[in-house]
Amino acid sequence: MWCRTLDLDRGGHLTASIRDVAGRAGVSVGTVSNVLNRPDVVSEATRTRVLDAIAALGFVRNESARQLRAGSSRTVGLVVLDIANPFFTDVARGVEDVVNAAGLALVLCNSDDRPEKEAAHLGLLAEQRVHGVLITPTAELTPQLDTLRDRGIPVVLVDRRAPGPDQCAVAADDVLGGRLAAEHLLERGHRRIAFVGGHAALPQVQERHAGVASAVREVPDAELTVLSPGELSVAGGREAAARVIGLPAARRPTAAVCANDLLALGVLQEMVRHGVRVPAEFAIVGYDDIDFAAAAAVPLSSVRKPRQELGRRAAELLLDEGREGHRHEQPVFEPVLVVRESSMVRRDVAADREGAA
Amino acid sequence: MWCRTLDLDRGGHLTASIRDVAGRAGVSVGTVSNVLNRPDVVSEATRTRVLDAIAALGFVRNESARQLRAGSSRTVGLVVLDIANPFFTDVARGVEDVVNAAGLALVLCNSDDRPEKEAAHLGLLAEQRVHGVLITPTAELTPQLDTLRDRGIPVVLVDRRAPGPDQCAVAADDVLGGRLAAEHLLERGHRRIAFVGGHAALPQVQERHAGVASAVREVPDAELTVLSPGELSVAGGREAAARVIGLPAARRPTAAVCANDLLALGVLQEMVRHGVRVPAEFAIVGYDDIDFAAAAAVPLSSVRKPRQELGRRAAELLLDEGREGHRHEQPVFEPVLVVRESSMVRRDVAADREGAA
DNA sequence: CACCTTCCATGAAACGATTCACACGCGGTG
DNA sequence: CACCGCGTGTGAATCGTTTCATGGAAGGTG
Repeated sequence: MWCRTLDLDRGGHLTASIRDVAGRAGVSVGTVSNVLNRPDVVSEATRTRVLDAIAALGFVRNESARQLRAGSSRTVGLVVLDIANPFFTDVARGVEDVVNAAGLALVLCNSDDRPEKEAAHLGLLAEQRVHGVLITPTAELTPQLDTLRDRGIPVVLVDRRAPGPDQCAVAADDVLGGRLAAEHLLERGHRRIAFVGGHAALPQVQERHAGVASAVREVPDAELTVLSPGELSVAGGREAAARVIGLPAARRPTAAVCANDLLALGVLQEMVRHGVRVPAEFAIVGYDDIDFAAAAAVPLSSVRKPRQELGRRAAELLLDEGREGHRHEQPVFEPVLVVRESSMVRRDVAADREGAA
Repeated sequence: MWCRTLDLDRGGHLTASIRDVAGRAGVSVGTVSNVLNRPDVVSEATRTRVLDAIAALGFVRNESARQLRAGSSRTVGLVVLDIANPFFTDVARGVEDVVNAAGLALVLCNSDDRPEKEAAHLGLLAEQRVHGVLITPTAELTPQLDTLRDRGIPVVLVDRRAPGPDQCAVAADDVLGGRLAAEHLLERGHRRIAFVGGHAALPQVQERHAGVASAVREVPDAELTVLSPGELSVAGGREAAARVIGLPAARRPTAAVCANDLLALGVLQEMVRHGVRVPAEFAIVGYDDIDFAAAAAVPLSSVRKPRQELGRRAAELLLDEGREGHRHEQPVFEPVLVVRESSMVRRDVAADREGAA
């Protein structure tokens, strides 16, 4: 009978290996492995004997060893631009559902929209030989992504269009989204419209801007003011709103389309703080339709993207990349405008009130 | 000279190992490892030769192999109750700062306040032999945590008091927090106060409740109504507010302390929707002071906890557990009440208005 | 009885990095 | 000249799991 005293690791703690289990159950390590991975090829009797030993020793499979052998890990990486933005946590939840169902784990990484942090995270994921990477990249598409693909690690872009047909990407039609938001405001009679963008290099922002701009161009007497605060956050929105308020009344926009809901919430907050009534004196449309948009005390109109679905679809494509005969897909979701109170008032009505005040 | 053609993995992709590097540089594997881990013991000449080979082959260290040898991974797990709650993403950011600075990676897991998911995540983290686990546990403290500790994996509780002195935990004084919120409302003249709790089993909720209750008891004519919606979310808040509105005017509370800001935002939203003015007719105090609390158009009063600091401190304690002579600590942060518009009006004034309406 | 399946279990060979005892060469010292 | 020490480099052993060729026993068939 095989016999060895249980190893104690550095700290003096018990760590049973598959060999300890085998010893205790009186079988070979191969058999223990079989119990773990293909229980059907092991006879009932030995199986229970092994399972008992596992329970008795508190054995836990060493994933590193398993991965080393398998060549790739049972983990998927998701790199997002801003983990504090509920849009991305919703995406993450969608990813998690699919990935967990496939028996994989999710490593959530936050790049903070900074290429260095992005690069560091991708490096770690590469070292971990992750099963795949989902990423909403910073403005520039780093060549690291191609390197990952060359190494056989599938990469799927999330909320970003692919530069070519040789990869998977899940995106939303942001030009359309921008257009929907702008047309809505134009229909309500607004003629001076602001686009609150921030960090102009991000394609998502550029596309939303393009959609807004093209809708505004189609209305002869309409004009567009572009604001680019430092970051795509609530603070950025406040900053932009303060600048709007500082404009001379004749040139001041009467409505804004914001590149995301955080910006929109910031704008809303600053307007209210300065006694500007929303939507009566200033209408706001956000983007993404995060839950907090509806929860704001002046509920925000917003361009809704299927946040969880975006994550789910991206994860499904990622898993499919491993399969034989995979064909790259680049689904584009159509956004929908959700109208709430923050843009409910017609501009002509608003103008009347303004005149009365 | 050592010679082998580069391996192609299953998919036909290049994957250089340390042996390939050694072969290309004309040195032994041990030397390559030394270049990677203790560059100082290798002579300038060989070092550059090896580094060139690494660059030429696009070699990336295989973390699994490294971990297998080392016995534990360079990863820390963080398990939170609700990744959609910005409180936890802020905590995560604090953790990330410390953990990254120490050269470790963070795996963020979401238990959704469900013990099964929590257990599954802890299982995976154990298999990965993570360096440590930070967790805001569900109501019951699962024995799995002790098992992890027995295996030598340090565990630190986050936003939760430890049941005994033999572990680290980072918490906030939630009884005090509840008391601060209630006293504030009582001072403003409110006498019928609601506590919006939800999932009563969570100690955090119980403590906040206890604080509120004890403050209310100290004022002779004050009374407390407890509401427990299904979940600690915006939807839960709306549910609770609807119930408040349904109460007969004589018994209806004039203010609420909510167990977190999501609930508070939901209450706010529902009140506004029903034309109840906040704070004139109904005052609200939230808990956690997430960024969205200040960003709400009726900015929310809230009990502030140092969210990032909580995460940072927890991560520091976790890293310290590995060191010789570590002593368990259980710091408790003092929360601070941040008064904003949602609770700004004195009740006597509010009563006047009500009478006038 | 010989032969063939079927069913189970075995044990050695990977996987890739780290570590450590050892060896080599060279300059300095007694 | 013998010896020592120092600076470098070597290569085998090791971590724990999976896989696969092999072997043996039991049962069925001609």
